Amino acid sequence: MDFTHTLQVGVAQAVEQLYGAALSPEQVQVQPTQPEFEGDYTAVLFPFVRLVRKSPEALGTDIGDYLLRTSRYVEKYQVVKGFLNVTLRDAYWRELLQAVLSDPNYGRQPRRQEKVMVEYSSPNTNKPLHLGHIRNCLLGWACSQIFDAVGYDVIKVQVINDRGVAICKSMVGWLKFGQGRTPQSEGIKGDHFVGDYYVLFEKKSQEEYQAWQQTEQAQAIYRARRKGDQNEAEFFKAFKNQWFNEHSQLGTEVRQMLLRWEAGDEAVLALWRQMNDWVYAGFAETYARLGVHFDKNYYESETYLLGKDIVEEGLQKGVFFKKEDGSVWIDLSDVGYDQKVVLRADGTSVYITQDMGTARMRYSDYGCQRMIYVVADEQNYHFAVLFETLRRLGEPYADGLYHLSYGLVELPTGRMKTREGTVVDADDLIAEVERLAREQAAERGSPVEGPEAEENLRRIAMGALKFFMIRVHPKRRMVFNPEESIDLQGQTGPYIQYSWVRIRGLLQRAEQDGVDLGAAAQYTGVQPQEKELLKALGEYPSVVLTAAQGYDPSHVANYCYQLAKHYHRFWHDLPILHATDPATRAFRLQLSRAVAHVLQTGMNLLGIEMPQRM
RNA sequence: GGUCCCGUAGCUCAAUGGAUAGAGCAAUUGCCUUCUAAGCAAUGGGUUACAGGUUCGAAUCCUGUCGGGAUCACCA
Repeated sequence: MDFTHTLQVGVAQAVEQLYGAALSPEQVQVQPTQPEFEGDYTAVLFPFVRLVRKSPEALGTDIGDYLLRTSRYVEKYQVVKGFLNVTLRDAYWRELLQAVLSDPNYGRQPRRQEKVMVEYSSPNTNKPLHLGHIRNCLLGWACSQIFDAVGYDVIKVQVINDRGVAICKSMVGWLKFGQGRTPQSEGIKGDHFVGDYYVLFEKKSQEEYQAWQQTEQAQAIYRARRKGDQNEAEFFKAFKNQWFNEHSQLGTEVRQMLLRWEAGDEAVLALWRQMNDWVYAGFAETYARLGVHFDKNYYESETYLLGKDIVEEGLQKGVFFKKEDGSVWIDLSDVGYDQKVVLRADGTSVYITQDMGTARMRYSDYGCQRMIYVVADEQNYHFAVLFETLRRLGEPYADGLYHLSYGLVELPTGRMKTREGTVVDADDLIAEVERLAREQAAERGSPVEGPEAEENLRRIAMGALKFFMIRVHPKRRMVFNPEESIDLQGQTGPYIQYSWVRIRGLLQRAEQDGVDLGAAAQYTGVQPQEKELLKALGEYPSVVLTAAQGYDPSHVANYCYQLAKHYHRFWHDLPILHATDPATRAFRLQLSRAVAHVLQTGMNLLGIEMPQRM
C-alpha cells in the first residue's frame, strides 16, 4: 500500500513502455517530497536520463503524463530539475489509513520458518550487571524482537561465565572474610553481595602486594629485572600479574581453588554453586527490571571443554596444523589476521576452542541457520577469527554468523573501571531514573501514589533509559554522564509515550461520546500535517525491515520519534475531537488510532511499554 | 608498527549517493478559559577533521594526512 513501491513500479513501467528500456523497480529512487516543494512523493530521474537520452525535464513530463493516465491515485505532478514530484488524491490517503487500520499485524512480515539465535548479556558471575550490560541487553532484546517481527523464530540465549579465576576470587574472599554472612543476613541483593567479596579480595590482594614490595625478595627482583630507567612504581605495576601467579599467598589460594574446582572437589563445588545461585537471584531481578529474558542459558562450566573434537577434525582436514610443542594453530595470515592458537600444547582449550564447540552445540540443539552474537567491539578481532575459522571448517551455519558489535558506554572521564569505583551499576541507574520520573511527575501534579501510578512511573523511567540507549547506532561509542540525569523531555522515550497517552485519552473520550468513526470514508481535503503522519505510517514496515537487515534497532527508535513528533504537531495545529465536520473528526480519530498502534508496536520492538497516564 | 572502527552545531545524536545537512539539550522569546504544556512555534548556532579523486550530484564511495578508540595473549 505504501506509494513508494507503487511509484517505483510505475516509473519503471513508464520507462519501459515509452522508451523500451528495461528498468527494475528497485533501481528507481523514491522519497517523500521535501517540504519546500509541491508534491507528496518524488522520483529521482537522474540515473536513467542517460539511458533514454532525453533531458530530465522532458523525461519527467513523459513519465508524469504516463502516471496520470495509468494511476488512479496521481492527481498531478511537477518536474523540478531531475525530480518528478507527484501529488496524490485524497482517496489514496483514505485507503492507506484503512489499510493500516485493518491489518492487526501491520509492520510484521510473514513467518519464514527460519531460526535465528541471539546471544546477549553474557555476564560474569563474580559481579553485578553494569551500564555496559544494559546497552548489551537492550540491543539484544530489541534485535530479537525485530527479527521476530520480520518473520524469524528467535531463540534468545545468554552465555554465563560461571567458572575461572574471577569467581574463585569471590569464593576465596568470602571464605576468608565473609564469616558466614549471606545476602539474606545482610539484606543485600545476591549479585552485589558476591561482587562485594570480589572487590574485597582485590583490595586485600593489593594490600598484600604493597607489603610484599618492601621485602628483600621483591627488591632483589626489581633490581635484577627492571628495564632501562624504569622506576620502582612502574616496575611493580607491570609485574603485578606475575607476582600474583608466582609470589602471592592469596593468588596461591585462588589457583588451588580453581584446581580443586576442576578436580570436582565436592566442598568447592558446593561453595561455587552457592555463590552462583546468589548471583543468579540478583541477575533475575535486574533482568526483570529491564524486561528481558532468555530461552536458554549456556553455562561456561558445561561448555569450556567443548571444541576439542573440532580441533581434531580441523587437523585432519588440514585447516589446522600442529607445532613442534604439540599446540594446534590456524594460519589466517592470507586474510590479514595472524596465526592463532586453537589448542594449547598440554591439550587444554582456549577461548576460541570453546566458542567453536559452543557454536556447533547450539546448531545441533536448535538447527538455527543464523546466530547473532551481541558482544562489545573490543572483541571484533576474536569474532572475525572465529567466523573465518568456522567457515574454513565448512560448518553449515558459518555464513549465518554475525557479530553485533557495539561501542562501549563510556563516562566523560573515559572507560568505567572497577578498581577506581567508577562503574555505573545497573540497579542503581534504574533506581535513579525512576526517582527522577517520580520527582518530575510530582512537580507537574501527576499522580505518584498507588499501584497504577507506580506502574506508569516505572514505564516512563524505563522508557527514558531504554530510548536513551537504543536511539544511538550500535557501532557508535556513547558517552554517559552520570552527573546529568537522563532527560524526560525532548528527543526521549517519554516524548513518544506522551503522544500515545494523548491519543489514548482522545479515543476514550470519543468512545464515550459515541462518535461515528465510519464517517472517515467521506473525508476530503487532507491537510499537510495529516499527510506527514500518513507517509510515516506507510514507511513503518520498511523501517522494521531495514532495521533487521542492518542489525540496527536505532532505526526503529528514530522512526518512532519522528512519528511522535509529527503527531504532536498535528495535535497542536488541528482540531480532532473538536472538529465540526463529522467526516473530518472521524478521519482524524482514525488517523490517531493508527498512529497509536504503530507507536505501540514500534516501541514494543525496543522493549518500551506505554504508560496509561502521564 | 599491522588490522579494524570512529570524527557532523557548544553538548548528545540523525541523515537508503539526491534538492538549501536535520533533531534534542543548553540560550533567548512567544503560546494553556479550547481534545493532557513531559507539548507547539520562533531566533541564533555548520568550510560535515583536512587535502585530493570518482560523478549530473558526496557527510556518505576511493586515496592520503591529522586526531580519538579498540585489537594484534597458549586471558576470557
